[in-house]
Amino acid sequence: MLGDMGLSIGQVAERTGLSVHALRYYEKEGILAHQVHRGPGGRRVYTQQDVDWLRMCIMLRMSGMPVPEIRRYTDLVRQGDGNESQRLDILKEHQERVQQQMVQLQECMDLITYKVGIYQDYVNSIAARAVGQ
Amino acid sequence: MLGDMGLSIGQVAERTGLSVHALRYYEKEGILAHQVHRGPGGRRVYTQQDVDWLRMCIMLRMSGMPVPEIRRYTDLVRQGDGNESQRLDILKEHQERVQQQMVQLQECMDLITYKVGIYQDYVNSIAARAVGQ
DNA sequence: CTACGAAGTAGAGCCGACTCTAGGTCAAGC
DNA sequence: GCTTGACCTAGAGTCGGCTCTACTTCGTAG
Repeated sequence: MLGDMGLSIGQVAERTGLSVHALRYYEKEGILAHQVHRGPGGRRVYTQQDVDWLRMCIMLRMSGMPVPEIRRYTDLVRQGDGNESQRLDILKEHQERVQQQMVQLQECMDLITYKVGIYQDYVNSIAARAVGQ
Repeated sequence: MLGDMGLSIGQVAERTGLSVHALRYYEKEGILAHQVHRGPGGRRVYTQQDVDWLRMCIMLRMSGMPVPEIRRYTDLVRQGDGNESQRLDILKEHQERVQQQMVQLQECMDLITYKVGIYQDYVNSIAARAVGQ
């Protein structure tokens, strides 16, 4: 147990759903907004802000943002004030891609739903016939 | 040029957007509903049905169905009548996953839109201040 | 004092879905 | 008769995002 401000890598893994491996990987890839502090024995000590940041990264990953682009964004945040319009550009671009993804997914969904309907009707009709006999 | 019923692999690639490599790969993985006919010199001859089937496979892939599961579905279709309820199960299961995917994606979208809004306001306020001076 | 569990590092391995290479066949055009 | 281009096969290579291995170091519990 670390102080209530400090979380071990295992605790962060629990809280985020990432594996400890993934957490070390993310750090190596530079997608933590602030350098992780080290405690006794060289162990990582995470803050609640780190967890919050990671949760946002998880959202970006889930929606298909590649790790290198998350790093670009993270770098901007790390550099501090003055580059907000660049951060905005990255987010808007990603927003656009997610929008397209949702449209595509909806098209797939429509086709699948159409086919499910057809098969459902057919299977129902077979069942009805069996009952009728 | 083959007869109007026969398409070369290159023509199918054009029509589906898949690469010729991908088409051969899909065939090897057994996700073509009917065996591709071979023309002179051992060349593949596709029909319009093959193209239609491929387009559906593309939808399934786009929505995240793994190749092995597409093969399971394809196998059922190839086996012919009598297994419609199994096909329905696969489709319904996939439909469920796509639905979840869409919900997740919407959550990501909400977060991104929220952040875009904040950054947009901020960037606008900076711009307004610059104009004001 | 020994064993355990959780952490550390560096780097290898894995998985899915293609993509590409090497080497060959064949028909049409110059 | 030679080149070109589209096709063939078998199998190797790539890429992204982890995941796992090997080995070490701690701190605590039995």
